Amino acid sequence: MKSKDKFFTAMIHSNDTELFAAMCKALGHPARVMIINYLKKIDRCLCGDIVELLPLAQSTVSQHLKCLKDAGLIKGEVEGPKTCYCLDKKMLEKFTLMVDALNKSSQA
Amino acid sequence: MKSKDKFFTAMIHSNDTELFAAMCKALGHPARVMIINYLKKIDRCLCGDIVELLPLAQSTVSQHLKCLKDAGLIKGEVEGPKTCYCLDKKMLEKFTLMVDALNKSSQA
DNA sequence: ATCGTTTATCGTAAATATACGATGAATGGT
DNA sequence: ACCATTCATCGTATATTTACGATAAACGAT
Repeated sequence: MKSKDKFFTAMIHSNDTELFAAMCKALGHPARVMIINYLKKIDRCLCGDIVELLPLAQSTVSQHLKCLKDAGLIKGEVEGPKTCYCLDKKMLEKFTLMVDALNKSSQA
Repeated sequence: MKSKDKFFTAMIHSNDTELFAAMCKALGHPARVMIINYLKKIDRCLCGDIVELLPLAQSTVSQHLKCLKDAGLIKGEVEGPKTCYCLDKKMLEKFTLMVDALNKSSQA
């Protein structure tokens, strides 16, 4: 019987699996990790602040910010021509819980 | 002064940042998340077991396993023609600690 | 109304990731 | 020695990511 396990074949596209993978993927680039760490430190900032910080063009930074926003890890609030970014702490907490679960459930 | 912040320009390639990003990147695909979850459940398994589980070709699964192994998240032990995979729990714990740090240090 | 500032988006080139089938390497069993 | 099994790797096609410069859009200030 080579019919694959239906449970896992379905699970691979389950919401949790996809969500978790998407968040990990968003954090899977050094520049985006830096952005998260920076936001953790200063709470909120503009795109331009990050452009000053990282050796990347403005358009590239904007792209990375979009990536993090799409994954739900940060929020962006438009303020006139500027956009103020901050961490989405609920999402980060959810991510943390998911990662913790990875470790713990061996000894359930 | 548009000289970028030297600290951050260096940090983006720091060991921790790169390591963390690499681990996240490895977890940034649903199939690989499934593999980790599966290994968490059954402790150790062969490549073929995962091929049965996921709707992917053997070569693709092997590639995903290599990806996880390169990131240090799993270990592979060759046993004759077979390879027995298991989680690298120390690495997973390190990863968990890094993620936890992401959340906590706001209220230091 | 025009200008400067800030950011997102477009177009695009180069690199990387993802998937597959085919093949090769390792070994256990006959 | 030979065959079957298991897995990694190669070759390859396609898709995605990453980076940039150029441009457009949104506003605040003059």
